[in-house]
Amino acid sequence: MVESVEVMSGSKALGGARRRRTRCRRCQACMRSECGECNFCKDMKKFGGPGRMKQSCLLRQCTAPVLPHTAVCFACGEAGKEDTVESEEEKFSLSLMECTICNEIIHPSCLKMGKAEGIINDEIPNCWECPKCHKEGKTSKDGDGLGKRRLDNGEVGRWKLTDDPPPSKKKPPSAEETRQDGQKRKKEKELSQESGPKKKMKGAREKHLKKQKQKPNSSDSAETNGPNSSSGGQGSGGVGSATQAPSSTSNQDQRSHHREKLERFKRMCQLLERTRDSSSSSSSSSSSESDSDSDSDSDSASPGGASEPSSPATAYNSREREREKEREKERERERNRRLAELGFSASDDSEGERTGNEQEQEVTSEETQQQQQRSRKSENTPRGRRSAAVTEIEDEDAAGGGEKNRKPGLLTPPSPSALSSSQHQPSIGHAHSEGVSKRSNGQEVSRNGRTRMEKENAKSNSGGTNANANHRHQSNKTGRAGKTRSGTKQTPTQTTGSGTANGGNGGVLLSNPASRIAAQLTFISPPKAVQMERHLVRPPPACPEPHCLLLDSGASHVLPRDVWLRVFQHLNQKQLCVCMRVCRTWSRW
DNA sequence: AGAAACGTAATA
DNA sequence: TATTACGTTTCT
Ligand SMILES: [Zn+2]
Ligand SMILES: [Zn+2]
Ligand SMILES: [Zn+2]
Ligand SMILES: [Zn+2]
Repeated sequence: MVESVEVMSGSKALGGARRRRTRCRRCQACMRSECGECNFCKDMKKFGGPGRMKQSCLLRQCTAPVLPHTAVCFACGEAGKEDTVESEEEKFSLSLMECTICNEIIHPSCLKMGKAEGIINDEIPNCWECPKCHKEGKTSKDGDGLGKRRLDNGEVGRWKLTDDPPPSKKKPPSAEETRQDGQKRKKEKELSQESGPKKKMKGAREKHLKKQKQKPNSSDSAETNGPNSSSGGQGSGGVGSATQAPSSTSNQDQRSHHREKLERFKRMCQLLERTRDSSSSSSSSSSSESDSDSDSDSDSASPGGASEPSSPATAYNSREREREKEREKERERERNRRLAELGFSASDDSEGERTGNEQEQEVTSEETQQQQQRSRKSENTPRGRRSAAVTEIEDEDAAGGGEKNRKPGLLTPPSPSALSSSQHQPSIGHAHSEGVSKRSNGQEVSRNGRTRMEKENAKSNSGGTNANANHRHQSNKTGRAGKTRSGTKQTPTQTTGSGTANGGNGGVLLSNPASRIAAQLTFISPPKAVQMERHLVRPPPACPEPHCLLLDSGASHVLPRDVWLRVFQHLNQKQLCVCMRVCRTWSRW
């Protein structure tokens, strides 16, 4: 049952429809043509492949997937009406928002509870964690406990781009020839045996029964709702049903799925960033894989808070928004470029598309770099969410302030994500040094997902296309610019230690990177796509860069910032990337 | 875990 | 109806 999560809920609730997101058609990725070289392209019939994968070109992964036009509000049954109003707040209230946890699509204005409690994912249009879910405490993570993972790092090993050769190559589907008799999964069956209808059954429901996970959840209930009344209902029906059950059971599942989705996105971003870098040094020893981490969790949440009334307090800031958009665009461009570099040919050959815009940008000034870093960071990281409430009007407090503060903090993910890969592992324990807060909040943010790309990219790199990909790339961009990559995520917290920990060695810096981070990001805005308009944006906390490196012990490292900076100047990009992961301070510097 | 394959939603 | 491709399922 569960599985069908979408289905289920859909069916029950909405009419059955699954709401799969579709490409925005406006982002750069959507506008470009197929590369013809990635695995998916090769699989396409148009490129002579078998067509079994049915996936879009890696270079065409939409950066801002939108809800289908047919999507309607779970409560009132109507479509998004953001176009009918001018202010941001109204737009938000009238737009359809899809919850990544329960998957409901609803107008914030149709919720009875305050919309302020929703956490908007600004990476994906019309995507948030609805107030209901939040109230229930499900934060994204799931609580399920069950299962799946936490966001952690995703990929564990792999990616060593430079150093290692890929394990096995991928197999390029070359289609016909490739397959000889050997493979036919389904097809064979059908053909041989049954014959019947191949696809489409609408009922999709048959399938399922899969696993049942269930969580004991508690709640969920209630949701639905509504305000609606009036009209509508429509379709969705049943919604009314009121009852919703979807909740319980399916929610979790849904949640998980969604989570994965988002996660994938995140990973993709990471890959992009890292692609190339890393490695560097060392490798070597160590290894222990590990990972692990953390989690934290707990979240806690918010119990109660809020309540009903809504107040949108959302503060939107248009100026910021605009800026974000710009950044976003840039980001996108970079992304594409990077992808291309990864191996996909885009840059090199074929295709002629991308005109100049996309490729040029290199910035080198320090400042710029920093900024970019930030942005990038956000990309990889789970960034995306912000609480709608930012400001929250509701003051309640009650529970305390803690809560309030918390929300905004949501962003912080515990995730370890990132780095991970093989080489880095810190040995550090963490302590906090900077400001820190690690909080565990459990939220992971993992949601964003775009997924496939990442993976695929990887693949490609490793194998296929790539043979050269790894190395080749022109030195220029990559190499220097530094900008390019680096990414990585941020460093949130504390972990300063690295240097320290080991004692000093000069080499240290490079060699041991740190581990992850966990923590807090400041959020930055992400940029995303063209279409997202609503969201509130909140200003990043700005804190000044520290002038010295705080050690875990609380003392400052003997080397002051400027000295470190000089050291950094002698490092190459990869090395710098590694350093950036060591601790937040280094990253900022 | 990752990759491949599939069912079928969304669109054209 | 045809095509693209999302999200899940199944296989490795
Ligand atoms: Zn392609
Ligand atoms: Zn797009
Ligand atoms: Zn509505
Ligand atoms: Zn929800």
